Amino acid sequence: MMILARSFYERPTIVVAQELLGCTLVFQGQKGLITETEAYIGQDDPACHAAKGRTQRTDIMFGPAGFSYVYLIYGMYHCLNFVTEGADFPAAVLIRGIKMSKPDALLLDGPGKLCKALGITREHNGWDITQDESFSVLKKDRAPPYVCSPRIGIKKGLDKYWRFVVQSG
DNA sequence: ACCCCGATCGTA
DNA sequence: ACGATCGGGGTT
Repeated sequence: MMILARSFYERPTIVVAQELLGCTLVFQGQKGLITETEAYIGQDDPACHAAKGRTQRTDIMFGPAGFSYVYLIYGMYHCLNFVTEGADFPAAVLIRGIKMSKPDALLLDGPGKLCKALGITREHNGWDITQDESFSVLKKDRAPPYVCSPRIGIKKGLDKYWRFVVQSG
């Protein structure tokens, strides 16, 4: 039960996204190994919500690292992110997939699916994920091999290979 | 006040 | 290939 500290998140977003692979996402007693992440990096990244500046929704990304950023997408689903880097540099890592170990190795592939399964909503936006194990990420035992690709579901920023997926599930 | 569109997903 | 569904953010 080694909770990842704020210093883990206060680093380049690409590094955080890569190193989150294989770590354990914990949310209210539920646990899953992180299998897929994406990096969204600053106001120069056209796919980042903060590209158009600081707004009410993106406010959390302009704050310190180690906080959750949860937003509603397509009027139906929620996406879970973790804020990275320093204050006033808006960046975050999207959690796109986890593998549950508890009942039957359920694979939750998709940011909307995993939030629905875990019960994560906008209510959980802006939470400090470095203090309480009920909402946190635990250190990994081993770094799994992974591949890179363009990010999913975006129309801008497709030249950046900022999606990271653990190999073979 | 109005309009467009989105870091998705299940169904056809 | 497409519709569901709604809030954010820009525009009038």
